[in-house]
Amino acid sequence: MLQHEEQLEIIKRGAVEIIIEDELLRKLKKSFKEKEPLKIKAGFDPTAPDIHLGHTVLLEKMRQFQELGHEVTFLIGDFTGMIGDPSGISETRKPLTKEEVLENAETYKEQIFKILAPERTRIVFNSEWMSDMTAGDMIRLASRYTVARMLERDDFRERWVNQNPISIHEFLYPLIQGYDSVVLKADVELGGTDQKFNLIVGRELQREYGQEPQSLVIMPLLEGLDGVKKMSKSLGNYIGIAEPPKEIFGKIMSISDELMLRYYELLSRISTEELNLLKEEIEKGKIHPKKAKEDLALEIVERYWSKNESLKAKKEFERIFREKGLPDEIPSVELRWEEDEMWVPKVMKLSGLTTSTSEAVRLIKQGGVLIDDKKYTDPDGKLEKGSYLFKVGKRRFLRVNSK
RNA sequence: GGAGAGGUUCCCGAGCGGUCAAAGGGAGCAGACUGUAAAUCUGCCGGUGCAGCCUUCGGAGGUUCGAAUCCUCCCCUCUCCA
Repeated sequence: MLQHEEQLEIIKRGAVEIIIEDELLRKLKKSFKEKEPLKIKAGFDPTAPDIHLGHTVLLEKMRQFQELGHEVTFLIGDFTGMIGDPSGISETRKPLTKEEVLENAETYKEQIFKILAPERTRIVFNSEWMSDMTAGDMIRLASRYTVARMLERDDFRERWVNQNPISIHEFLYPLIQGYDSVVLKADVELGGTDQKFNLIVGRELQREYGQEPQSLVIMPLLEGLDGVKKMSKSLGNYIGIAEPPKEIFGKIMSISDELMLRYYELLSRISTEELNLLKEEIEKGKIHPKKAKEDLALEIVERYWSKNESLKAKKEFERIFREKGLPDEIPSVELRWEEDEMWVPKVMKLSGLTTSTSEAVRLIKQGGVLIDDKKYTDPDGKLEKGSYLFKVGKRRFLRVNSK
């Protein structure tokens, strides 16, 4: 086990804020002295079992704690999931059934153990204790916090100011999450910046229940592919860890240089010293940013697949984009020709390349369509029966066979 | 319970009887440039073989030659008062 100061250094990497640093250091010191691991808690939403790199920022931090010898609890917020969280502002999320929750939990396990050590990870559901709570218990819990304090939360205040709805039960979420920390007697809780408020509520509640408040390690929300908004499935700017190697590779290559450094800091397992050196060399022009990005892409793909797959993904990437070649596997569809000749936009729509013939017409006019490697520019054109290779934009390939 | 404001295309937001498939911005898509970078620039951005027609402006009716725009009822949100 490392000395507490060294541990703190590792823990601090990438973190936005530690609440409270001295307090955490003291806990680490005590843990080191008494050889008693700290209880680390991190909660996850059961509605999103498709883990993307954004989630892994937290998971990587959990992994670091594991490597430092601490005890990590992966909490699945199934209780809240079963109620249905409306915080999506406009849409009310539909509540999950018990079965769905369990199913999602299985999916979670498969994915998180690509990062965490299974034998050292405890998985718990907050329904284990929450479903035994009575209405009376709930009210007592709710009485420990005020509305004014709830409105301190950015998310709430913002919605309040913008005159967007806030449902009463949303106020219960921070309380429940905080109560989870009480039950687990957490020493440290990890969470994203969006969770800061909830995490703090946990501290206050623990104090109310006579426990030492948990320390907080607050991690940034990883920006998605656009480099601005947080990575999320609903925004479509995410890289899922279960995605095929070439997808992960390609998506990483498409991010900006600036974002790449951020991904390095939060996702790469290279040491902080190596990272600083890398930054320096990129700045001096000794290392081409593209090379650095490739290395990152290789590292990430290897983590979720294998060394071999990552190399394959790289090769394919180069073939398609540098040499403008074709991918290994091109999906194909069989399509029935209604007549001897079919209008090209219609072919594109029916084969699923576009959602409408209008879109296809536009793409053709814009020069975004290649058929059999030749730019196709006639929006009125027709094709006879046969086999054609369509390339739409840079990334969409499809072979269409008539039948 | 009372008074007021509002619900517009993926999102924000203008429109307030015909000139509205609906300004502007964002997102997205395509092209140019490149490192498939990013940034930038250009174009596109409801459907339909398309100077036409069809569907869309919270929902249902109505007024009118004509409605996103006016009226009625309903649903939803916000603000203030209780």
